[in-house]
Amino acid sequence: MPPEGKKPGYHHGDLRNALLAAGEAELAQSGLAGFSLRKVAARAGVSHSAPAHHFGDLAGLIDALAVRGFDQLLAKMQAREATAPDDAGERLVASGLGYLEFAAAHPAVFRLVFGTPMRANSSADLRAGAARAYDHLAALVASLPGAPGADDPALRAEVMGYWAQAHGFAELLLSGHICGDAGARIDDQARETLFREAFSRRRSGAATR
Amino acid sequence: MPPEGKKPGYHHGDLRNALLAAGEAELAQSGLAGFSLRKVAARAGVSHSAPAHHFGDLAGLIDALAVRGFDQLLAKMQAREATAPDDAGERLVASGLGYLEFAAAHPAVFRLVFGTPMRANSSADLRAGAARAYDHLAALVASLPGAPGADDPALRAEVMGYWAQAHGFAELLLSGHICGDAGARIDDQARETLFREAFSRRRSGAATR
DNA sequence: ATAACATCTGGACAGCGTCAACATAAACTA
DNA sequence: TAGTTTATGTTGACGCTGTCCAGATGTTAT
Repeated sequence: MPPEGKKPGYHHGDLRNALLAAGEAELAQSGLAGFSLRKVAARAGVSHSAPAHHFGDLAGLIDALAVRGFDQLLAKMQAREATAPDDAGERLVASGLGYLEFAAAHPAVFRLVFGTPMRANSSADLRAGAARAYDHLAALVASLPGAPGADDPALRAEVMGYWAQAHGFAELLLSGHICGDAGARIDDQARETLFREAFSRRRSGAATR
Repeated sequence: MPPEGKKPGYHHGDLRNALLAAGEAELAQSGLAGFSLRKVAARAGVSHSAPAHHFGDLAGLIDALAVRGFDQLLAKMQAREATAPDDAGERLVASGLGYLEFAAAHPAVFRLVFGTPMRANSSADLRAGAARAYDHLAALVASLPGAPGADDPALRAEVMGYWAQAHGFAELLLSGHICGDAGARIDDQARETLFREAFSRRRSGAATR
């Protein structure tokens, strides 16, 4: 059995990771529209059906890219949180801004991550990635003053509300439905102001509950 | 020149509308994944390249379906509003529930509508459809007590906040990320409760501002 | 009647995902 | 060490896809 994709020594050495990197490069350059297994293989310098041995089929590659995308999304949220002042509310807002930042920086990956519905047939890896992201957000929300406790079922509703708020902004941004007065693309500053207001709106609603 | 797709009299009579109907049927039955121009043509009983004369290419058909999708979405919102009590806040919540209802009932159409980014190269019809939906929501939000006036630039931020909240729920629902405790698909009742709470949360936040 | 036009068909082409047969390199076994 | 099994990658084929092009057919205008 191979050392599970670490050091070289095989035909290619680490084709699995090379294909994932090629896939991300392809997504970044050409978007999700013309995404093709053959192009990814060509970019990695292997034959058109080499990926099959590592991912089974196209859905398998997409699934693996979605797993990585979830982790990258979570990382961006955490990176942005690290720059926030030491306040639960500020950290939550920063996390949401990281969410938007990732969606704007990697639109194709973002759409790919949420394009494949999480169903029972989704890979365990993908479900684990989604769970990691959810758990992180849930911990953030639970740390808000006056928030439901970690084992309170009301926490789930609370978390989904914040998630939906951030996710909706991200999707509408990518769909081009959030724009300035003249219909031009919104800039980063305006995007942040808009989002910050919406999030604190929710927060003050929770406080007066 | 033909009477622009009304009464029969041509080879097929009203192929454009027939193709749109076939497209929607195809989306409803097989989803967005294997959607194909040739299948739509076959379903309408014409040759594989007949659609080109009405929509140019695949993107043209998708664009036209998105225009109809926007109108259907708006219609669902309005239908749901009509069942609400005569109160601005209740109408807004009902509108959002209509939004979710449409997404759940026609997931493929919903994803198609928001999958094609609104850009400068989008058809005028599509932008007009989006504007109709936005204007309707904006009127609803403006009618809330204490809301910014119709010409106040702050109204735009307010509207986008509500839209993002509803849209995020819809997308997360379709992505399978909103589920019950056991991970099972959430039922209609629970979905409504969740959404109603999130929306009124935003409302009370606005009131205490 | 004749011309111009809109509409639809059928064939061709390259690119796609997937499959099966084969080749090669590594790892295991005896 | 020698032989076998497994993992990895290549090649060629298949049917399906979107798009283009040449032609056929029906409608409208002159």
